[in-house]
Amino acid sequence: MGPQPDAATKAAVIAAAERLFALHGFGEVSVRDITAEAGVNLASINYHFGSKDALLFEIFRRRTAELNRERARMLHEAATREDGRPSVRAILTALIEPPLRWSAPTHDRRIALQFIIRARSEGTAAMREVLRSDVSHLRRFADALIAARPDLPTEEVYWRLHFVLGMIHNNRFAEFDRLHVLSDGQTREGDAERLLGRMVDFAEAGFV
Amino acid sequence: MGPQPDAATKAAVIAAAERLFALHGFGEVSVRDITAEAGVNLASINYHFGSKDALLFEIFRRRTAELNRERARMLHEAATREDGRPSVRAILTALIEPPLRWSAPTHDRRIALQFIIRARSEGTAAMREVLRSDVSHLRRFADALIAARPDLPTEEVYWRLHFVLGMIHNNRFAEFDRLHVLSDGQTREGDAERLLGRMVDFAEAGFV
DNA sequence: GTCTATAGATGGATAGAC
DNA sequence: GTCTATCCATCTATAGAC
Repeated sequence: MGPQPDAATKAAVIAAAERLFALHGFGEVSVRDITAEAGVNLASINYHFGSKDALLFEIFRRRTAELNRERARMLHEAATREDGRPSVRAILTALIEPPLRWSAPTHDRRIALQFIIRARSEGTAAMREVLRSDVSHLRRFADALIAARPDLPTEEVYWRLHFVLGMIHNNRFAEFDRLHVLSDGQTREGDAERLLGRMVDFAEAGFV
Repeated sequence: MGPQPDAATKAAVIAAAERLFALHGFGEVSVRDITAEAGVNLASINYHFGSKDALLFEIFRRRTAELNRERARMLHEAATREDGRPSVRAILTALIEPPLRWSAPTHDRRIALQFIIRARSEGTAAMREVLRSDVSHLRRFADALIAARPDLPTEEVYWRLHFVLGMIHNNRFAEFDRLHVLSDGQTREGDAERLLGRMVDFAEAGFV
């Protein structure tokens, strides 16, 4: 195979890296693993992205932007639909539905979501700093919840939002697996639609 | 300093390792970092524990056993107190209170809990296998919840337990930090007592 | 833009003296 | 049981030919 066009190699690297990182963790996957999986040259990651960490960050940046966009759009639609004052349920749905749709077995972003979840605990210093300091995206959800429940102390709303985020971040393959063992096969990760309903119900109940 | 007794060196290594792993992640901390922090010889980890992974697993084993014991004791006490049929609130409290007490700023197991949380996402293959297959500890809690809510489909109970566990596992330093930024300083991690009440309230509401 | 070869650094583990 | 010295594997990153 001769020289590939820029875009094809970059895309192959990104796809392979996202998959390997999501499945095995950031620290366990080497540049060699990625380039081998992608079928490209070992040096291409440094050529196209600068470094392994920069590649990781690029994937992180793309996927979080994508997810945040979907969430923001749903929140905006809810606000439009409900006269600028969306209900708690609508707000929580906008927060929970996008990642849960990505999680569905047939969805092409199933792996991407696992990557994002991993980034929260295993991310590079750059990722951690973005996660810590850039809360502009969550700000809209917090404000919407505060507006929906003006009777609650705002501090209380923040903590409950924290709990809901915890529910979302716990949707890792390993945790689904564990639950599957515990329930002796009764819980099936596959039924994303019903899981979405369950999560929103549970989260909404906590806000009453 | 001459040869130390066995126990002192092992204890120093365990304390240093737990702290560094909890704060910086398993993959970011080397055997050299640990022995330097503990003030012991580089070779002592391999001598006393066999390998870095074996040391990690030993800490993991000790701390999870300790946490599980506290939880089991609280569940048992609740069962005794409530005629063998503890309420949902008592069960959830037994699950949530121990890790939350450990999290208190003054508690000496504050760091240990962060280690345990990290083990869930960054653990070695041995840890992952234990987490996946050894669900005997959770079994008691699942059974108690099913007995407390016989009207609910058991599948539903398992999912709600999964949600509660997600709330618990999200109590990382980094997440507290992020929430603190988002709430502009309104949420203070320090108030473990009130946080416990908030979490139990939220979780219990999801079971109604 | 791709490739090979290799520099340069780090880390886990161990041999062998004490 | 502790220590030093070192082996050896692995990894990221880069130089330089094509």
